[in-house]
Amino acid sequence: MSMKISQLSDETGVARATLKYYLREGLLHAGASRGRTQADYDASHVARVRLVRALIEAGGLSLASVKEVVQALESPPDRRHDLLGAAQCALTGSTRAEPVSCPRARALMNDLSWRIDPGSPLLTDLEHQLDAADAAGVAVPDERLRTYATSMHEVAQVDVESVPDDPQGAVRQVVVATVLIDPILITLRRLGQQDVSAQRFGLD
Amino acid sequence: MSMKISQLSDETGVARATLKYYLREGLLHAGASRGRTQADYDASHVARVRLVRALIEAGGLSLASVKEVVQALESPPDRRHDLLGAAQCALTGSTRAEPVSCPRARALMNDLSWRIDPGSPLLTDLEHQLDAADAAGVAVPDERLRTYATSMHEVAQVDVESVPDDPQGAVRQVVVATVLIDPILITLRRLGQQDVSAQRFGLD
DNA sequence: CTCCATTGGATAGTAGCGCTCTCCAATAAT
DNA sequence: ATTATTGGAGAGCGCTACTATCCAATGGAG
Repeated sequence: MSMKISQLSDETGVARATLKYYLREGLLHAGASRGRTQADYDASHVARVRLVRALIEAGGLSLASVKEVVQALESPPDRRHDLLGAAQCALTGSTRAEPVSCPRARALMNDLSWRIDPGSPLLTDLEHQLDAADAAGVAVPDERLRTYATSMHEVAQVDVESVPDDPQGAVRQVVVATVLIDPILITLRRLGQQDVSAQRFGLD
Repeated sequence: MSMKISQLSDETGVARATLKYYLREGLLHAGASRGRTQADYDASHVARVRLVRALIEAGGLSLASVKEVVQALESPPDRRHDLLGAAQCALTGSTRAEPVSCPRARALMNDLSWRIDPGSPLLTDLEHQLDAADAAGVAVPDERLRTYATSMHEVAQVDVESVPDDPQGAVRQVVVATVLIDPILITLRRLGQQDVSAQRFGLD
């Protein structure tokens, strides 16, 4: 299972120049060097390239985010719960350290008795998103928000259940599943809307 | 309620040059022209600018998508069910007209008895996303997919219920809520994962 | 051993997006 | 009459994700 860069390119459908770029950017680990002008790539490189492409194309991640993800993949934390945080940190571009209060987000968490780190950037994310909806003239009533939260909690339940025990596979599962399933959920939401709407307002 | 462009800029926090750019790009309707070098803007312009910004910042839409959305806002279809399709078309960049078969997506819809137009681009989207997950080495078993679909159907139920009868407000609600609530759902999923994980693996 | 294709490595260039800056004559406000 | 502002249009900028070109070193085929 050993190949040169051209074969890697053929195998994955990614241009050689792009592969070299990924090597330079640290998205792809170097191959085993055979002399000065040759390196061997193997199945792990094929898998990595496919992962990177999936994260970019299906997950809509930037190269910088992909880099964080693959770095998280390479240094798995030992505590099970930390994994999630690492994966999530790698994903959100939450570089803002504003000590905002997030009244609505906190109220919701409290209301639902969710165990959330009070300093989690997810809370400020949520608050910003609610503010944006308000600014756009579409308020989300608390009750509706709670309903959404309940449904997403079911999703999260499945997410966490499906993490394998094997720590190696766990990181991969958590990180990749989180990113790649997001768009799947969104698409399912749209399809669900179609169904409910068809049911309610007739097909014609 | 009449203002010049500078006031509109002050009101919305968007630079004058950017507002002019939006005008050129058709994201913002022109103000009432008062002579050659003056136009009046009103509350509708403020609302539009805030909407555009929310779609871009919180919704993560490209200017091109925002343009489609605001055009959909300006020409509301009369049939209630069409609204949804228009909104959804404006959102996905599904410009691909590939007559793909989408075996898994169709099987799922069939399995759940959802009423979906067999030609819907959402089906090909879903199929692509499932393929991407496979390629990335993280398969989504059918059973898990069904569970996700069920949860998202609950979300969709709430979505459709909260559409007002008033056709003017309906378009706005559908379009904006769809785009702006997506990220909220994703954030709620992450928070839910935190909670489930804390519950399952301990807080320590 | 020779010769040509390929490789790794590096640099520069490209296309698209989302602004932002600069300039202008016309005009409104004072 | 003077000054500030406006609409309009074009060019330019910073960023991202590549892509293209060049190079000497080398590997493999004959």
